[in-house]
Amino acid sequence: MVTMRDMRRYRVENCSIERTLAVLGEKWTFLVLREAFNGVRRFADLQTRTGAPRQVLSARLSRLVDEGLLRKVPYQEPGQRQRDEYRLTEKGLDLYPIMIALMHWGDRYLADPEGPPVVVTHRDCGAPVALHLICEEGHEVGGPREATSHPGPGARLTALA
Amino acid sequence: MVTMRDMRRYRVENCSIERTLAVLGEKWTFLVLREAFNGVRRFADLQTRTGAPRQVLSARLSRLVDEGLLRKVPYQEPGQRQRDEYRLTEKGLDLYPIMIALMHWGDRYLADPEGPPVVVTHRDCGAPVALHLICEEGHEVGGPREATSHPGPGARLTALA
DNA sequence: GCATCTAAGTCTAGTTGACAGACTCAGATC
DNA sequence: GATCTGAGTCTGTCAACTAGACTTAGATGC
Repeated sequence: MVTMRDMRRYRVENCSIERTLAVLGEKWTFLVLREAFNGVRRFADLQTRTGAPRQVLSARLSRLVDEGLLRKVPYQEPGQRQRDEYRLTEKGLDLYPIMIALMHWGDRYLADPEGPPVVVTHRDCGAPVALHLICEEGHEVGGPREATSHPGPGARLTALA
Repeated sequence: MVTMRDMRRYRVENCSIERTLAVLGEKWTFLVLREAFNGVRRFADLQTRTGAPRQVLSARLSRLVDEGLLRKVPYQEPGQRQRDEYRLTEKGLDLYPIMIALMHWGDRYLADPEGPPVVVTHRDCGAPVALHLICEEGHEVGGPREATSHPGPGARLTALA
């Protein structure tokens, strides 16, 4: 059984993290997604709230639509022409754990002394939520020291000298 | 009680996600951290495995040390001079849920048909691990539709028109 | 038809960061 | 001093970001 420490002799050519980063791996995209999770859908609102330059925002929205994380939905204000707003797809919604993880790390290490600026709660009972790493046997896994990485079924490895 | 949908009238000025992204929000930093979690510590290995240009890598390592996510630890190979390697601090290790979340989203939506290239398991029992969003009452929270965001104790909000 | 409106882009020149490749540095060793 | 080796640093080119200005496309009214 090759463990990841042994895997220092190999490089994973099809790393999922790297593929995710190819879609997400820069600030403006994350901020757009943050606002999408906030229910913000329109260009001008996204632009105001993220602070992204309009060209950057346009490019990111286009990319996120192409990648299937956002979809365009036509809307029309009275007296105006039809326009599109942007909504999260299921694929986009599944980014939620990433957003929560980013927020909670920031809450812990970078927030002001008064505490977190935003609290996420369970809608049904009102209790604050947290991410837990749990194995299929139901054990709580406390962190990387209690976890082990192995090549998976799709592993494509390149040997290093 | 102001909910996040009401909070579309406000912008959070001290957003934790945004602060996290100021440290992390680009590809090379994430890839360096990925390798740090893999136990890779030395400049040349980090450079080979991430593919980062050396100048980029040097700048990222320096930044991550300044931000307290990595620390330098001196080492010396026989016949060579003393050098530094880079290890994760506790603050850096706490990024683990982010890395797992990125990996699992990529596994689901971007991996090859054969399946994930890397499987993370619980060290003690060998079962695969997954992130779960759980509230303090112990309920499983399935996703954003079952969660609500509120201003927290540190909230600094700016009204929008 | 023309003018006006408004939100969603697109354009442009300057700035900043990434990039490839070459080069330098700093101790240990002979 | 010469050689070695790993960890950077340097440089000119290219790509992306940025601020600000401008354009576009339908609806509406005259």
